[in-house]
Amino acid sequence: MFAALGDPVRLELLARMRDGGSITKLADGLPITRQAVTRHLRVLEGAKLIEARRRGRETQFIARPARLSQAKGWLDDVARQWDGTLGRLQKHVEKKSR
Amino acid sequence: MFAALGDPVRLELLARMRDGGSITKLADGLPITRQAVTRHLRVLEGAKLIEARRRGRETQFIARPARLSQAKGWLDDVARQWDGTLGRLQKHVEKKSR
DNA sequence: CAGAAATGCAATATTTTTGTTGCATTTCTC
DNA sequence: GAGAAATGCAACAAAAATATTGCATTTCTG
Repeated sequence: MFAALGDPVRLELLARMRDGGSITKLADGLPITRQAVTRHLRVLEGAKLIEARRRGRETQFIARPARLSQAKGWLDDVARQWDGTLGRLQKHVEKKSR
Repeated sequence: MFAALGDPVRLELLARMRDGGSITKLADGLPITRQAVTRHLRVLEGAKLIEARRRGRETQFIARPARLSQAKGWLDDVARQWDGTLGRLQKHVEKKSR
């Protein structure tokens, strides 16, 4: 999933995903071909970050916000792990006031 | 940065990073050579997710938690955009510098 | 129905990433 | 100072990710 997020074109696509959109529409303005965009979209779909729904001759893509939460969750896990680490390395553990 | 996170070996390294560690130590047990691990560490360093400090003959790597927060920030931005109305009120906000 | 639109499929060319091997360099330790 | 430890550097090989081109297929529209 992070691998899917790790490409500038795909990040741009996710940003444009706000309005949903067909392939042609999403690809508009990008410096790469429609087919290349299609591949990127399939990667995002594979990572379950977006979902495809064919409607007639066009394919509408919609965002899947839940996945972003999952990603954030993972980042939190690591951050928490690191918190303990840093405390230990600095030899003084600060108590978190939450 | 997401690209840096998008590799299983590097995720493993980040997890091991909790105790900090030298290259040899971090590489121990992994199915790849020490040099390969070094490259991964350099990638993580390039993404500012970790920091290297040479101490004598060994290099200690330490985590940089602040970067994770930044990543979460980006995910939040997109999530907010996806949230519809709010995002629609905003104009095109292209995030490039992160 | 004919032509345009929106895609999909597939082979191929490029570019990036990963990982290896071999050897040099710096720093400890005895 | 000699040998071991921990790395760094560089040239290559292999694998994976990207992007293109050309053509086929399905679906609208007038």
